[in-house]
This record gives sequence, structure tokens and C-alpha cells, in this order.
Amino acid sequence: MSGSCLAERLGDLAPLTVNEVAALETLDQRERAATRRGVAARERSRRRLFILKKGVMTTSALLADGSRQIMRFLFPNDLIGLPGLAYREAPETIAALSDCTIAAFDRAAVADLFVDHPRLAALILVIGQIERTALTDRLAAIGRASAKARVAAMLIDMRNRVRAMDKSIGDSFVLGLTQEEIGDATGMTAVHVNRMLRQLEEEGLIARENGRMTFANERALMRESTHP
Amino acid sequence: MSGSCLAERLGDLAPLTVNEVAALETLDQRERAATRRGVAARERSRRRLFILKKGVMTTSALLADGSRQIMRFLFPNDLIGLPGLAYREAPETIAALSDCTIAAFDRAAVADLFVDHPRLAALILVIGQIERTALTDRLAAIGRASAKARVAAMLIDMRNRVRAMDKSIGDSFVLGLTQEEIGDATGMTAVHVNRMLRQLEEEGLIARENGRMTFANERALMRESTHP
DNA sequence: CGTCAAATTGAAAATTATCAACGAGAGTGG
DNA sequence: CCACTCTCGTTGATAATTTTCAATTTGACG
Repeated sequence: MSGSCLAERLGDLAPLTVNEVAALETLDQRERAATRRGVAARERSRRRLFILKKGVMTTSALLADGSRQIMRFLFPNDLIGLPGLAYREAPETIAALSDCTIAAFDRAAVADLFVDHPRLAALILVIGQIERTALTDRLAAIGRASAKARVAAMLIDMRNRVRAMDKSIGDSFVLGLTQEEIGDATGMTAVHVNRMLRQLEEEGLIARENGRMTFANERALMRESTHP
Repeated sequence: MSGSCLAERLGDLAPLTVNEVAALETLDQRERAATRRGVAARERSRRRLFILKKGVMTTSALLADGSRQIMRFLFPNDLIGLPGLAYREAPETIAALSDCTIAAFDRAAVADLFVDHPRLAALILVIGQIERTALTDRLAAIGRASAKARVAAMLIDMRNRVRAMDKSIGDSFVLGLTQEEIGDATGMTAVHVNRMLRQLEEEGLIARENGRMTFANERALMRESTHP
């Protein structure tokens, strides 16, 4: 099927009418590939709306002193570039963590879509609010939780998102992140991330072999993630 | 004038047509008062869209251990409850820092509005993204900046927002926050907030008398706010 | 005057960062 | 195939930051 992936995403939130699907399919969707570490940095200044079709990406902000804060991990079907609808200069830096495929939509065309199909606009608004809620959750975690709790929370969150794509995944999955990336997302040093992972492992909450992460005691891990 | 305050807010982003303004004015807007510390907590479960007309409020999340993370400070004309459009249970706890007046809109009526006036929907979407960008900025600050930098950044941000309401304000303003509230917003202890304020004062960046804050050296304060 | 929330301060403890070093594994060019 | 280099993970020692605990102090207010 050649269906629009935007239709697929919006359809997850609410059933779409045939008309709406048809309208979404008229959108010119331009595919592009991005390779690991091949930062799609140039996308920063463009104001396109993307959907990630394959792979994992991050959005992050670079700070004055060169440190980085990862804002969000993007999984297939995630929308990228919504803030670009509000700002001339999209403030997001986008990077691919693995080989990725993205589909780009013209911003103006999306805006036109809203006129004929206001319900689609509402769904995009809903997506924006869902993302925002995820951000506030992270803000609370980073602001108030201990380093170990933040790492535990990120592991659980990642597992849940990986599982959302592949229902067959249980408590073992491949976390395709370096410890530095985990640190950039949770606001701590790579070295400290290492120590926290080690602690979680020594306490029997997780196990690690190669890049594979296994939740040995998910209940305890969950408890740990809500610690002060 | 009895004009809709929602029209006022949206009109700040882009000129509205007469039709759009008229449509906004048909919205039933129910005024309500909230007093300092009189947490509008019950609003948590309701799914209303509010506009703050007078006073200052906060949205915050309460964590498992009783600590609090302030997500956002709300000033007059700010929209409250957008996330409620996406979730049955709005995850925000709203509290009034001073005596406030709010205007409530029915969520369903707002949704109906989108059908006839898609451009208004787009503007609401823009507001959502602006708020979101503010959140990502705070996430980066809390995740990566030092305590002193976070306090400095918050002071500057607050001054800017106060000044946005009252152009006559220069580098001296009343910061109506306790040090504990500053701590809840920046992710640190009230005691440490105190020490950081003291340091900023001793370094000649700010001055304090009663509740009044004065930027003695705004340039240096700005520099401090972008520190690692 | 009594009381209460908020601000302030010092001392000690806990958390997290920094620095420096080493090892394992993956590619790469000779 | 073998150095070689590079990134990533790991670890220890030490320093810096931030929290915690425990008093005071201050100012507003009934």
C-alpha cells in the first residue's frame, strides 16, 4: 500500500474518514535517508514537517558550553518539526541514531489541509499536546529525581516505546544508545550513567549482555524510577 | 469592551478577521476568581480551557515523594489547559500565586470553533508549540546548567514576562515568589536557592530589598545564565 | 505579644562531576 | 593478517556541587 504515513499516524488517534485519508494522500511526501551519526543538522533551519518511517532519531539542543540536552527520542511514525510551524527557525537539532528513513511534507501544504479538514488540524494539535506531556514528565524527572531513578525511568520508557512497535518484545530489548547519549537525555555524565547502570545491575534489577538490556526485576525497577 | 480575551490572545499572534473575532465572542466565557494558595486543584480533573485574566498562576506536577516540579508560570492572557484537549485527565495541577481571575471556555465549544475557523485552530496550535519550546528550553537548563545559572535564567525570564505586561518596567520588578517556589521551578532546594541569590547579590549582579528585585548588572546576569 | 511563614546561616553528609587511565571490540590501511 | 586508531565502556581517586539538618532571624499580622 502506498498510503500516507501521516494518515497512519493520525489514524492511530481517531478513525479517519475516507475523505480525510484521501486528502492526506495528496500531500507530496518526499522520502529521504539518514545514516547513523549523519546528523540531519541542516534540517534545523528548514521548516518542514517530517515523519520518521524507519530507525531511531533524537531531537536535542546544544548549549553554549558545548553540552547537549536530548529532548526526545523519535521512533517510527513520530512527527518531527511541529515547533517549526510556530517559529521561523526551528530550534531542534535532529540526529539519526541508526539508519533512518523519513518522509517530508511541505509545511504550507499541511496548513492548507487544515482549512478543508479541521478535524485533522485538531488531531495534529492533540499530537502536539501528547508530546508536550512527555516533556513535562521528563522535566519533573530531571528536576526532582535522583540519577539512578532517572536512568531507571529512561530504561522503562525506552522499553515501552520499543514494545509499542513490536509487541513480541517482553522484558529484553536492544537499547541502541551509548552511555553518553543516555547521559545527554537524563542530564548527567556518561561516567555517572555507567555507575548507575552498574548499580542497577548489581541490585539485580537489570542485566546486560552486549547491547542487550534485560529487566530482571521490572517491578523493582519501576519502584526505583519513582524514587526521590 | 466586552471582547473575548481569547480573541485578544490569538490576535497577538496574527491579525484576526471580523468574522473570527465575532465567532470568538460567541463563546460562553465563565469568569471565576482564585485566591493565593487557593489551589484550583479541582481543575485537574476537569477538561476546560482557561485564560488567565489577572494575577499569576503556576502549573506543576506532584511527585511520588511529595516534591513538586513547577512546569510553568502563567501570566495574564496565557492559555491554561491545552493538554486537557488531548487527555481525559489533565495532568496539570494549577495554583494561584496571587489573587487571580480566570475565564473558562467549554472545550467542546472550542472544538466546534475549529470547524468553521480553521485558522483559529492553527493559531492555537502555534500557541501550543510556543509553550512547548519554552518547556524544552527549561529542560535544557535544568538538565545541563549549574544551580546559579538556573536561578539567573529564571530571574531574567520572569523579568521579561513581567515587562511584557507592563512596558514601563525596566530592570527592577517585584518577583512574587518564595525561594521555595523558585526551587520547585528550577529543580533545587529552597536553601540552595537562597545561597545562589546571595551569591548573585554579592557579585553585584542583582540587588534585593523586600520583595523587589533589581538587576544591577544585567549583562553579567545574562552571561551567568548561560553558564555550564 | 504571640505566631507563623519565609529568609538566612553554618556544619556535615550525600550526590554528582571531573580527571586520568585502561581494556575490549570494530573497522582500516598496509 | 597485523598493527593502528577510534569509540565506547569501565574503574578509581579526588573535587565540586547540592542536599540535609538544625538553628536563628525577620517581618507580617491577628
